[in-house]
Amino acid sequence: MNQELAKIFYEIANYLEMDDIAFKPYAYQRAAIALESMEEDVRDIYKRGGKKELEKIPGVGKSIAEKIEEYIKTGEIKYYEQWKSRLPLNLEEMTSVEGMGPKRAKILYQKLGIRNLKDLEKAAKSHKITSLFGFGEKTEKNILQGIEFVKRSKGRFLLGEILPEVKKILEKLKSLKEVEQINVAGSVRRMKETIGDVDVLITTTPHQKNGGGPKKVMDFFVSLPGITKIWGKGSTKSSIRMKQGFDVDLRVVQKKSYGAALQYFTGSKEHNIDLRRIAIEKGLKLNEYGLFKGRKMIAGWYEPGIYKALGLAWMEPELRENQGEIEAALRQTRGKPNGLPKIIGYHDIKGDLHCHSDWDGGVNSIMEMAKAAQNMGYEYIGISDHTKFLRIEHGLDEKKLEQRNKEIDKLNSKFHILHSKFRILKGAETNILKDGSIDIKDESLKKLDYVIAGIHSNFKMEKPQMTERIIRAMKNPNVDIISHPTGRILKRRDEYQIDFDKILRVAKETGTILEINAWPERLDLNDQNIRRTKTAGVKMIINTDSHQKEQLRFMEFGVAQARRGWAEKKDIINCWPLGKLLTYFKKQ
DNA sequence: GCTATGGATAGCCTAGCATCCCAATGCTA
Repeated sequence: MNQELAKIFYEIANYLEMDDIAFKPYAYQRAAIALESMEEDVRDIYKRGGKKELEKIPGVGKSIAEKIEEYIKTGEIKYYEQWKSRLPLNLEEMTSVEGMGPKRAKILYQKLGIRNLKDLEKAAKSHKITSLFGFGEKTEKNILQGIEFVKRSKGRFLLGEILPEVKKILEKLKSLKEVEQINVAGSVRRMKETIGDVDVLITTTPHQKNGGGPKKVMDFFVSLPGITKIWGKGSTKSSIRMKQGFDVDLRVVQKKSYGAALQYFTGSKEHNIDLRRIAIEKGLKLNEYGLFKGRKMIAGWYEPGIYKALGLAWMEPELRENQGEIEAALRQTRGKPNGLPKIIGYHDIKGDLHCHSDWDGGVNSIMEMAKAAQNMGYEYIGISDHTKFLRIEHGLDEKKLEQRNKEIDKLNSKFHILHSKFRILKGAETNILKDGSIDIKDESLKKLDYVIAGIHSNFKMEKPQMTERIIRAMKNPNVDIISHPTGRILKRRDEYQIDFDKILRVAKETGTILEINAWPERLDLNDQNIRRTKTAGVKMIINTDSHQKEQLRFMEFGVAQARRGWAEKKDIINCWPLGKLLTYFKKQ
């Protein structure tokens, strides 16, 4: 329920902004942010101690607590419903277009009756928007471009939104005694950055007179909480839509075909086409039921058995994109060099170096972040607060940064006294200004263990200028890491224009590390750029960009992309132990 | 509307940029 409420509060904030109301939007946003990343469900908090307990959530006071209570009790919030009926437009859809905020949305609704993307596109195409006061030709063009971008990613969901829900569904299904084997397949298993729909495969205890295994499982599946629609229900396949908007298919397959089905439904389609081609060359036939020689099934119950029978080494699902993995697997089984990569594992990470603390307006103290990192099993954490250019993020100036460093020294000595080897590193996420300079003095940077630099403004520069801008930052001897190097935001904003090969060359020269930002909307570098970076011999780091301790969990998504980009442990510097890492930073 | 403290009231949410129209506004980080 936390997510639903967070969404409502974000919308209320937007509505308030439409009416130019000061400060209240900020209050609602803060409450939404708190709810969004809280692990405990508000219903449980409410059960424990009522409204008073809700008010203990940071950013939630009397009035918002009442609204949460109202939502728990009645399933709606009157205040929100009133806003919606006063301005009945699809705000979420409208503001998903880059450059469209609540105020423009309101004007367009009032003047042209625009309620959603479709209306907006129609109006823009027939040039109705240019004529409005405050809007011009350029804005109209930008709106059309923004709509195109949103449309391209429509119907796809972020791995970060889907995976937690999928895990819950799998857990529930696993609790049934009728379920024997269970796996998610499809793009979720391949950990693709965005997901169309979810495929789950199972085998069950035998079919019986009264229906038995499959029937029980399907009955259970279509009655899961959070379902808004049942597309179909049968004994081998059922399909549902979850309230978040994505579909889940559940297939019951025969035990003897489980491996083949898992292989088939995992894909990718291109990978499978190539695999079937190899089967045909060998006089075999491969489908979702098994691998056949004539009528005889020679593999099928176990996925690795299929690859083996085709003369291939089994490979991780993240590699199955027909990007040369089949050729590599062939070389491997023939004992030739350049076999499959030994890609980084989900538990190889030893620390996270892109974390914000309450010093720059994050939620948690440095110590809270450090403890959370220890719980992740890390050896170190790096605190990289924003620097002064980003005023909205309370970026630190030279003096504040110095004070923060002292605080970290103090905390580190505490770990030392406790005979803990855990260390907090002093970092900063600095800003690469328009001309490629860094927004904070070099003397300050020298006092840090490492420096991240990233672009947070002027995204629309021409390619040569943008490339030069980043190169100049990389050439600053204090800069170690470039954060989110291409600047894309999934489903919202394209990459900025850069000559990536040129950047790789300079990164190689200067020993600059490129970040794989694990934030679910970023995943930047993406899989293909990771592969290029690895090939160029440039090191990478996987960081979460956490603004609160719960977000350290995003690491999984970053590692997944690294795996999809064929990265190995040696390519990723935060797989290294602390000593080696610090030596590397010093040498640069 | 929330938080912090002077317990009823102040302070919070800034600054650069693009666009539109040549001073102001909305959006974004």
